Amino acid sequence: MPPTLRPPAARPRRVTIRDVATAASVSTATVSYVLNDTPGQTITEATRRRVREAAVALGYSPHGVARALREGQSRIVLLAVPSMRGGRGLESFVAGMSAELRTLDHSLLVTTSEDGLPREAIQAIAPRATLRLADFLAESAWRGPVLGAFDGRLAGLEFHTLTQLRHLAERGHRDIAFALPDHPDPIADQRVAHVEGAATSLGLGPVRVLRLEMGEDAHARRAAVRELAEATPVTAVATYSDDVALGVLGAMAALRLRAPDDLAVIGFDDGEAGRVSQPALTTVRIDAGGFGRRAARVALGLDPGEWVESPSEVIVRATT
Amino acid sequence: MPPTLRPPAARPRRVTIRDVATAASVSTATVSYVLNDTPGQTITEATRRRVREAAVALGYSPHGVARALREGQSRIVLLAVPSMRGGRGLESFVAGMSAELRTLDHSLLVTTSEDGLPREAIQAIAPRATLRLADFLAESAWRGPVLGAFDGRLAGLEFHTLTQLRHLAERGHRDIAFALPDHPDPIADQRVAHVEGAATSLGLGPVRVLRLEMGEDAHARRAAVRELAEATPVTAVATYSDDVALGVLGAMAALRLRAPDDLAVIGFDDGEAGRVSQPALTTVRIDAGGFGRRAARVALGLDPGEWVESPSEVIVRATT
DNA sequence: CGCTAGCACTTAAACGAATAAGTGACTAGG
DNA sequence: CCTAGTCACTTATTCGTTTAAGTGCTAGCG
Repeated sequence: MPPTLRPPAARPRRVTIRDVATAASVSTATVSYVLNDTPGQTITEATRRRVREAAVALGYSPHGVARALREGQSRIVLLAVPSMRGGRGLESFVAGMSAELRTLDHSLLVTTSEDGLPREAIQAIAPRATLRLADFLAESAWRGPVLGAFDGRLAGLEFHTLTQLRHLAERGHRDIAFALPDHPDPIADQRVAHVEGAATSLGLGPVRVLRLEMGEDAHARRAAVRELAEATPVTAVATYSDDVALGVLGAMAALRLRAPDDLAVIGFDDGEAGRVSQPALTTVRIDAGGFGRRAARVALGLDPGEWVESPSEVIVRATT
Repeated sequence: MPPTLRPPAARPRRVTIRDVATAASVSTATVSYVLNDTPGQTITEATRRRVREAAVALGYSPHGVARALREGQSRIVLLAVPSMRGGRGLESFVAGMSAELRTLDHSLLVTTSEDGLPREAIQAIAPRATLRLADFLAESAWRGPVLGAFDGRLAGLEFHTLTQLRHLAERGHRDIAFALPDHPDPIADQRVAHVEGAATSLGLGPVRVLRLEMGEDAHARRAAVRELAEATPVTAVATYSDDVALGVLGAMAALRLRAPDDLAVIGFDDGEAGRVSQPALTTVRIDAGGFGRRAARVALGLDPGEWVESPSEVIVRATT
């Protein structure tokens, strides 16, 4: 049987603006004006009430598709993420963005797209705006006044990275490494740049960048970590993610090195694994909810609103 | 400044079916018939070519919103997931579903919704179908012939759970525990039921269910794991996720218990953390791509197609 | 008393596609 | 020679909203 689509099911009649108009004995235009609170329209309170009551009585809700056709775009913003494997940071970002959009009568939909814009989805729903996460992480929309270095203005990931390194600096570490996965990553270069910037502004020495093997080859990991711990002055390693941190810690355990004495380790984005493993991982918890809200407003072309305070904090556990 | 939406930007004129019709000197109906290969229409090959050439020359692509209004639903299927924190399983599921839908001229969009259907998104885009992940995991759509127990037909999670426990059974374990997070979870009960079913069909003893504290309280975890290892005949523990497995392993390390000798541990869904931590975690890798494809076809009301073979396998590492 | 202005609405035209129901021209059958 | 049928298209309607442009009525002003 060839995979042909069967014809769409017979349409269950839906409640339209016309039904509301009839019920309230007005025209559809009046209904639209009332329900949308269109400014500059003179409609008596009595009529307004009639319309509103008819609408709820019939259970009317506007047909987003028809509206989108008329308005040229749907009340949706599309977020393109590289993959569905998110952490706490992405989760809170999406939650915040979604909540803020709901407030503004829009909704958030997520799509995966490796690179480029999700053209098919855009064709399909004509979103009000499309945001690529990787782009946005470096976007000036994140900027706002912030305590610390960098002339007071920081992008999101920059800020979290500063949080991460500041903790290390406060513990007295001067020579640090930054470990990131060896597999390709859209924002790896950005992250490295942020780490180097943060290190400079905190007065640390040059950062050793370590691309850690994240496959089954534990030997390679061990060799890399041994080299780091024994042949360099590095005393602490900040990581791209909790997973990478766990890799460093795993190699250290095999080498009988202890955190934080032999090497301090701090993760990023507070996953479950780091919390429950042994030794418990120090990490930075990112509350991207505020950023998500900002992202929502920026996507709709609104004023981003107030800057959110302390969007990231260090969760101190056993490895620093 | 009150947060009012600014008026939609002046619409950049888009290429419509009318433009194509004009360019090809035919009516819009003809264009539609040609581009959609509508059956039962007699249109000469010459005309068809003219239309198609005009369409590509103008860069025409149909306006999904207009089409959705006319057809009553958009060519989109909506997947509602409880959170953006997915693992390999979700990632491959989404990838497979998305790919299959693309084949069928639809696209996949993801939304988060704690419980219930994502009503706002549905209103907004009138999706062809909406799938709640949690529902779908238990759905009969997953069913197909499969080697092993359960009269040859298994749902997806059932299948993966069987893979997980079979490995333990093959290693000679009879008394096992199943550890799951203590925080609420939409599919926890299902998982437990599947584990019990699998244990029965494999001839194992009754399964001890352990809800593991997944917060900062390492003592509680340790106490629970000590009890399990010392006061029960349990020799192996299967877990809800790699994260839970790492928690068990962490507690074991603190108690100086060794895997697999004191207690064997097998995770679920092969995350990065389990692969790189020490000892390296045995786990089950789920390739949900095939399930995603099936889901796509089921969502569109098509025949699910052939059953996919071996959608999950055990990655044997150091803990079993 | 004629005219304008405001009020409280209504009419009608989009938005872009899909498709049922035509419409001439030509062919074939009786 | 008349009619029915096919061919190759076209015309016109529909989906459900939003919104510019009316419309009839009353009040107020000069």
